[in-house]
Formats: sequence, C-alpha cells, structure tokens
Amino acid sequence: MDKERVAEILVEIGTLLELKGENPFKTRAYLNGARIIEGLNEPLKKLIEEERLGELKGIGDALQQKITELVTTGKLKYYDDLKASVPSGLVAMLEIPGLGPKKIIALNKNLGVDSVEKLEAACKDGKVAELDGFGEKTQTKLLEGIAHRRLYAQRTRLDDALAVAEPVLENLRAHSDVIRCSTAGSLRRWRETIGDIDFLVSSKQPANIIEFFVAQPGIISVSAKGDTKASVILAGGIQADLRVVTDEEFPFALAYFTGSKEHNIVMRQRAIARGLRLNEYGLFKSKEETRDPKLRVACATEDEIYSALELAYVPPEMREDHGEFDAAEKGKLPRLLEWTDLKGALHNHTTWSDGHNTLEETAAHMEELGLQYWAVTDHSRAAFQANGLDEKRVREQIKAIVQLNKKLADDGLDFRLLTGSEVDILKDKLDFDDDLLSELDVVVASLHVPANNEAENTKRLIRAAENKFVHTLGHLTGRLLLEREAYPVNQEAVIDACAETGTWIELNCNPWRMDLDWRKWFYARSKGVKCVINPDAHRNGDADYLRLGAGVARKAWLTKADVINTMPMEKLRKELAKKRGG
DNA sequence: GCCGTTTTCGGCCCGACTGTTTTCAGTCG
Repeated sequence: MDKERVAEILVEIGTLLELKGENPFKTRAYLNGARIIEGLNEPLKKLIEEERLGELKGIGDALQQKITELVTTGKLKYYDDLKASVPSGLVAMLEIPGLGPKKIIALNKNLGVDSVEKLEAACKDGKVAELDGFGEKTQTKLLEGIAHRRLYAQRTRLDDALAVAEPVLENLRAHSDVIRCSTAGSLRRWRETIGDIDFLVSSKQPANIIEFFVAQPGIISVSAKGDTKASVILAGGIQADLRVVTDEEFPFALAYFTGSKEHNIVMRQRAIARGLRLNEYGLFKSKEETRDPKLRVACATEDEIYSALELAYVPPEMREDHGEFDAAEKGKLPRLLEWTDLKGALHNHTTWSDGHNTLEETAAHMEELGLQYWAVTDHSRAAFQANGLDEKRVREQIKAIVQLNKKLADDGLDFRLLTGSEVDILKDKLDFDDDLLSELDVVVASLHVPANNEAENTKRLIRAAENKFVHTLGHLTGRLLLEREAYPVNQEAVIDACAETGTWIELNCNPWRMDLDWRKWFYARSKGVKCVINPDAHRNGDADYLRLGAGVARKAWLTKADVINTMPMEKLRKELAKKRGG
C-alpha cells in the first residue's frame, strides 16, 4: 500500500473517531500522522523495514503499529472495525456547515438520523428544532446548508477565487477608513483550490468597514455580521470572511488568518517555548492568554513576528508545516522563484490545432508581454478531436514559424517562437517517430488516453521519458481539479525515470490542472528533476496562468534555478540540445 | 494518541460568532 492511501486511511480514522465522540486530541494525532506520512521524502516501505517509523516526531507506538500493519498486510483490523461501527452517512453530514461531531451524534442518537437525506427529512418535519441544543434557526440553517452543498461544489479553483477576491480587495484598499488590507487564508497561501476567501483590514472604524463590505457588489447573502467580523456568500457560491483589526494588530492577524492551521500551531508553540503567547492580536510577554497592548511585543510586519520567534521570514505559500520551520530556523529557506523570473513557456497551442490564436497573434502578444520565447506545441495527429497535426502539417508549421521568426528578427525584436509538438503517448509508442521529433525545438509528451491500470500508465510515461527527443512530460497525472481524478500512475517511479534520463517535468499551470501537484515536487526536486512551468495556453489570455503557476511553484519551494523557463533564450537552446546529446 | 531542558502524567492553540441559553456549548477557522 502506498503512502497516499495510508494517509487517507489515517484521516478517515480521525474523522470516524470524531464521530464516536472521542478525545479531540486523539483525532488530531491521526490527522497529524497522515500529514507526516504524506510528506515523507523517502519510501514508506523502507522506513518500516528499517524500523525507523518511530523516529518521526508525531508517530508514536500506536500509529507505528497501525501503519506497519497497513503497509505490510494491506489491511488494518482497527480501521475495519471502526468503520463498521459508524454509519457511513454520518461522515457526509460533517460537510454541512454548522454541523460538527457533537451535533451529529445528538441527531443520530435522538432521531436516528444517519444520512444527509434523513437529516433533510427530519428538518422538514420540524423534529430537529425540538431537540435540546437545537432550535428553529439551526433547523433552517441546516436545510440551507444542504441545499447550498447541492448547488455548488465545496471548493473553488484558485483562478475563480482570485477573480472574485481581487476586485473586492481593490475596493477595500480604496476605502478611506482602511489603513492596511490583504487577503489571507488559503488564497494568500496560493492553494490550487480555495475553501473560502479571507479578507483582513486594519482600521479605526471597524463598523464602517463591515457595512461597506457587506454592501459589495456581487454578494448574494450575508451569513454573519458582528462588530469585527462578517461572512458573506459571493456570486458563484464562494463564502468570503472579513476581519477588521487595529493597525497594531494587523501583522499578527495577517499571520494568524493566513495559516495554515498547522503552521499556526507550531508558531504558537514556539511562542510558548519562549515564555510568550501568540494569538491574532499580538505576541505578548505573558505566560497567560492576554490581549493587553502593554505586554505586546511591537511588530510592524509579519517579518518582525518571525524574527521575534527566531525564524527567517516564511513566505505565505510555504506556510503548510511542510518543513519550513526547520529550514527557517537554520536560515536555509530557499529563495523562491518570482513570477517575473519566467522568460517564456514551452507548452502552448495555436489555431493549427485546438488553440484560438494564430502564430502571428501569439507572437505579437507574448512579445508585448516582454517574454523572450514561446514554444508552439500543437497536438499530434492522434488527438483528432483537438485537430492534431500529422507529419505533413508539422513540417508546414515549422516552415511558417521559421518565416515568422525571420520577420521578428528583421523588425529588431528579441522575441522568438519555438517549434514543437505536444506528442501523444500512445499504447506502445509516441505518436511521431524520432526523425520528426528531432526536427523540433521542443517536445512535450503527454498521456491523453490513459489505461485504467497503474503499471501500464507508469510504463508508458517512463518509456516517453526515455526517448532522447522528449524534453518534458506534460500534465503528468491528467487530473482536472474538482472535476476529474488523476489517472492511476506511480508518480515516484516516473519521477525517478525523469531523473535518470534528464527529462524535465511540467508544472502545467492551467488552473484546472496544476499538475504535477506541488506536494510531489519535494520528491522531484530531491531527485534533481527540473521543472517547466507551462500554461498549456489555448488563447493569448492564458499567458496569465504563468502568474498562478509561479505561485504554485513557490508552494513547492522551487527556485529560479529549478525552473527551466527562467533561462534566457540562448541558455535555453543549449539545455534543449543537451538531452539529445548535443 | 503523542510528548517531555519544570513532565512518563497531564497537558495538547484559542478567540469570534451563533443559537440556545440565562452563562454556555458547539462550530469554525
């Protein structure tokens, strides 16, 4: 059993324990264990064989035994028994806002509710309102929650969340009572999907800000409104929360609401270890909880909070308790890639296959953006639904690009298109033979029609990586966020093959994909595999995805040196030749 | 269930909001 599945089961155990009313700290121990296993940089099996599992902080005797049983036998009796003892519908009920384990247990015990459907019926019958601790409002909110859940997916893609959040942030920034403002939460951490949007404002007039916020255009409903906090539902069903604090509190609140929860827990623990207390209002010289401004350690920015806790500043994207504390303590945080480091992209489409802009339009737009190169990698012939090119059309396109580049040079421009192909990985070969591939500047190999079989997909991808004319694999797992799961594939094995063959891996930064996932890059980077951040653009506007991709690359701790398309043109050409033995 | 430079037991991050209460429990982030 692989570590992803082990982590999933540990999370599930944690959830089930919650629904049994177990000690919340026990629940947390399982969730914590899951995160540790998921973040391992070496094979779980190896750790078990060498009996080093217990050396991991957070994995004690009980977890060690259970993980070992899972990995060696593929099963876990404790888990099976637990699962059998909790009605499966209770887990789904947890996703309804306002329902936590305690209320679910009460509903189950008193009304026999064990599914969302039965809960809905009980609410409609008015039975829920009669229960102790419940009332009319709770009942109504639950019905709304059930309906809302049906209407919208629980999460929103990063691009959609940004599109809604950025105008609101601009409006807040322009308000005369706003001193400082920012987004926070998973959006500021640049997660690929967002649960809800967090805004933070510092002001001397919180009431004005709250009123201004709940009156923003595009708000469907106001779900909560207090003195310093408001929650609304925005168009598209995204929830947004606003907090208003004093300007002295702002950096502390920003750090706090940016999270992640796991990162915050470690921050607080570091404060406690230094005889301090950290909360959203400040870092206090106190062993007790307090909000007394006289005891506050003055910090004007987040940077100074990290300093006070003897840490280098941790950029928001890295705040996932994914090793950043260890690195920040030792002053070994990498200097992360900046969006503006990107000089071009190596996987894009034009009207020659399924793109929406011509070669000329594409070149003009990308030159205008200040980029140096843009590879045209239209689909190969097997992708007939996407108007894939056959050999003849590829050679025509090469000629067209050479001509266009000549014109660009005559005009004194430094920008060039690169010739290329997104060649399909077929069952037993690539869609084009090596002769044609060798004529192209850039070759991206992608699996568009995967098998329903991990070993088979893994084999196909490794074979593609072993082809010396393939520079990079495209969207390695094929996932579409919130829509389609990754196809089955042994990602580590493919990464290993890329490391051995000097093949790059794409971080496809189309916001539906963000593939390879940022969590997997820790392993890829440890193997020395280079990254290419590619928008997989189908229209000129998709060049904006580079900004999204750079943020996700920062989550993966990638530096300028790790990313191929930060290279200027001439250096890139040398790198492109290298794989082919040039 | 995990952990230990006051600890092998007794803690484990903690404040805001809501709704159901009449001083607080549950949920959420």
